[in-house]
Amino acid sequence: MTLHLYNTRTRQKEIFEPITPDSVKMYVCGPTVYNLVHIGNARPVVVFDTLFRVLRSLYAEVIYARNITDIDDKIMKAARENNESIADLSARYAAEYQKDMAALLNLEPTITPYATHHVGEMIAMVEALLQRGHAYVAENHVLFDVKSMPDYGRLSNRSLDDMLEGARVEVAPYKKYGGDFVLWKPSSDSEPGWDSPWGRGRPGWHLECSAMIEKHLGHTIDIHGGGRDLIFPHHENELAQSQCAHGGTEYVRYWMHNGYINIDGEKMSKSLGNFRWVRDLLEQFPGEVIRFALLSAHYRSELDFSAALLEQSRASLDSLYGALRKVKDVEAAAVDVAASPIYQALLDDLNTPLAISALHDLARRINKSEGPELAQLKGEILAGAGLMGLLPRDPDVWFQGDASATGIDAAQVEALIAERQQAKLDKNYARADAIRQELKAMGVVLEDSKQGTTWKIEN
RNA sequence: GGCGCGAUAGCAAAGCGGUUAUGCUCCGGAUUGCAAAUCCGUUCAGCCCGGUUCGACUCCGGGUCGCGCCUCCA
Repeated sequence: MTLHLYNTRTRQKEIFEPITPDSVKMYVCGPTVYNLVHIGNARPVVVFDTLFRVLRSLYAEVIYARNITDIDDKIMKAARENNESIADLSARYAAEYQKDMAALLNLEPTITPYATHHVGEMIAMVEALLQRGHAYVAENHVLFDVKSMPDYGRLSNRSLDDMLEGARVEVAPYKKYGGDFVLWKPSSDSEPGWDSPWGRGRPGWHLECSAMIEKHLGHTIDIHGGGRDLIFPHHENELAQSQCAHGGTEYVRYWMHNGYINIDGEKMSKSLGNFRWVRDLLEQFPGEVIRFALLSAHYRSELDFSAALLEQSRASLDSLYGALRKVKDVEAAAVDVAASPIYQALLDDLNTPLAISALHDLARRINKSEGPELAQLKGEILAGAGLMGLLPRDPDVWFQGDASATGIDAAQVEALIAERQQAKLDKNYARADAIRQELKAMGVVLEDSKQGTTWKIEN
C-alpha cells in the first residue's frame, strides 16, 4: 500500500514517505478573500480535500492547513470601492468561502490560519532574512535578494536571466536586481499597516504562507499544494524565503499543483468575462455534482468546465445513487478499503477518473446482484466514494430532494402512488396513466419495479 | 527568447508493450399494461511520418496543431 505523488520539483511521480512516520503535514494555498470564489478556486480545495481523506486513511495524524489571505492590495481596493473596512470585507468573504467549500462537501482543514494573525511572525522572518544576508532595505521596502540563493528557480525550473528576459513588468528602481521581490512594503497613512523595524507597512504577498507554515507546521513540511499558476512566482519565492530564513533547511518535500480550469474551451479570465462563481453554479446544481465534475479529470490535467460536463456528472451520480437506492435497506458491511480498486487508483497520484470508473463497476454489480453480497458491495462503494467525498447522502434525498426546497409534498406524492397502485390492480390503466401525468406535471417521475413504485424529482 | 504541457471513439476521460477501460449519447435485444430504471450486446479510438520490437495507442526520434507560465492569478 504505497502512495505515489507527482512532485512538481522533480517533475516525476515519487513514492510518498512522510518525514515522521504516521504523521503528515500538508499546506494548501487558500483564497484571497475580496470576492466570491470561482470554480478555479474550488478545484485545489476539492483535489487536496481528496488527498486529505486518502492521507487520513494511511496515517494516524494528518495536519492539513489551508490559509485565508485577508490582507492584500486587491482586498484594499475592493474595500475602498465598497466603502467598507478591510476587516469587514475580508471576514464577509471568508465566511462565504467557507460556505461554498462546505457545499462542495469539503472537510474542514485541521488549521485555517489568517494572514493578519501572523504579522509578528512575518516580521520576525524578514529580520532573520536580513540577518542572514538574504534581504536588504531600500526606500522603506525590504527586498529578498534572489542572487543570494544559489538554486533560486529550481522549483519552477527556470534560470534568473531567462525570467527577466520575458518579464512583462517594469522593474522597480530600488531593486538591486530585477528578480528581487518584496518582503515588506510601506503603507501610506490611508492604507492598512503594521509597525515594523522598517516603518509602518505591510507584508509582501509570499510572506504569509512562509510565516504560517513555520508557526503551525515547522521548518519542513511534507506536502505543499496549490494551483499550477502559483509555482512561479509564489511558491518559488516562498521556498526561497523559508529556506534561506532557516539556514538552508528543506522547506517542502512534495510540491503538488493542480491544472487550470477552462470555461467552454477558453481560459477563465476577467477580460473574457467568463468567470464561473461557485455560488452561481450551486444555484443550478447540487454541490456534489460540481465536486464530481472537478474529480472527473485527473487533477494535473486541464479541465474544461461546461454545462455538458455538469449534466454528465449529474447523470453519473444518478446512476450511482440509483444503485444505492436499491440497497438502501441493506446494512453496509465493514470492508477493508485497502483492497479496493478505488483505493489503488487514488494511491496512484489521485487517479480520480479511474476511481470513478471503479465506482461504476460496483454500481453495476449491485444492480445485478441479489442476496448477501449486497452488503459487501454497498460497503465497498460507500467506503471508496467516501475517499473522494462522494455519495454521502441518502439516495432518497438525492432523488427526491428536500421538500422545503422543491415545494413537493412527499405525503401527497405517496398518496397518489397508492391510488395509482389500486387503479393498476383494478386494471384501470387510464386512471393510472392520468396519475402518472399529474405527477409528471409536478416534476415527479415514477419508476415501477417489482418492489413497488419509487419516485424522483425530474432534473 | 526561455521553460513546460497536451492531442484517445459523437462527447467526456483513464490504464496498459499483447487480452472489455469507464460514463454519457446512438443502435439492437431482454424486461415492461404505459413509462422509467436495470441488465446484455453492437458500432464508433488513439494527430502525422519514421524507428525499436515477434507485436506500438503505449517506448524513442522528427514534424503538425493546440495550450500554459516567464513577478495580479486556483
